[in-house]
Amino acid sequence: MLAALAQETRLAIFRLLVRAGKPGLAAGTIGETLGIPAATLSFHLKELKHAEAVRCRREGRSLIYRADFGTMTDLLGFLTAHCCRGIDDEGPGLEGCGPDC
Amino acid sequence: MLAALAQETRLAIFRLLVRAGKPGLAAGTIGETLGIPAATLSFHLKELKHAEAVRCRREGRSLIYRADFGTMTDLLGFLTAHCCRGIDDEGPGLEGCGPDC
DNA sequence: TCCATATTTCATTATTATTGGAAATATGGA
DNA sequence: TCCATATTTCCAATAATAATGAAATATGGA
Repeated sequence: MLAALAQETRLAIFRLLVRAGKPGLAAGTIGETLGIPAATLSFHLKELKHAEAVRCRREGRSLIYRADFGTMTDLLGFLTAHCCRGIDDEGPGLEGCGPDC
Repeated sequence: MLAALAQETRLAIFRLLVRAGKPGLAAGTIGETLGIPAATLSFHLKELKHAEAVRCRREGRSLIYRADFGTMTDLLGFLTAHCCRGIDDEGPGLEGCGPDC
């Protein structure tokens, strides 16, 4: 899911779907709103589906996408548990470090 | 930062540094522990530094890297604020969806 | 059935990311 | 100064990702 969201276009799609909430949005609407060609949009939606960041359902001729908050919750849990132990953020300064440090 | 962590090797480096905590680890130790060639490791550490996911300080001949929890905290805040509105996770089922939905 | 709409899949190209050996740089000590 | 260690930078090769027109597929309605 990190990889899915680490891409501008996909993050924009996902955020749009978050704002759209529970009812979601048709693929076509997403494409119009964000100005993404159909084929490109389909590619990114597939990536997001594969990452389980979004779900979709069919409604007539449209496919309605919506954000999957369960997966986002899992991601937040993972980041909190494995990447964010509450260690004191302060520590030795950057003395002696080169310009890149 | 999403892009920085959305890469297996970099995520492994970051998690190792999280486990190492405040004192951090020398680049060489990271490379030995994870079995990453020096040049490859340096490339990934540079990416992590650029994303402000890690900081480093020099100690003698070694460069000691440690996780930057402030940036991780910011990321969690962003994800929570913009990607995780607490919308009811339930909703219309997947009826009528193809195998990919 | 035939057509229009909605979306996906395919194929191709362009762009960006990753890898790691070899050479260069920085540090500390004899 | 000279050497060993630690790490980075350079570079070339390879791999992965992204973009999109055109063709294919699915749906609903006349």
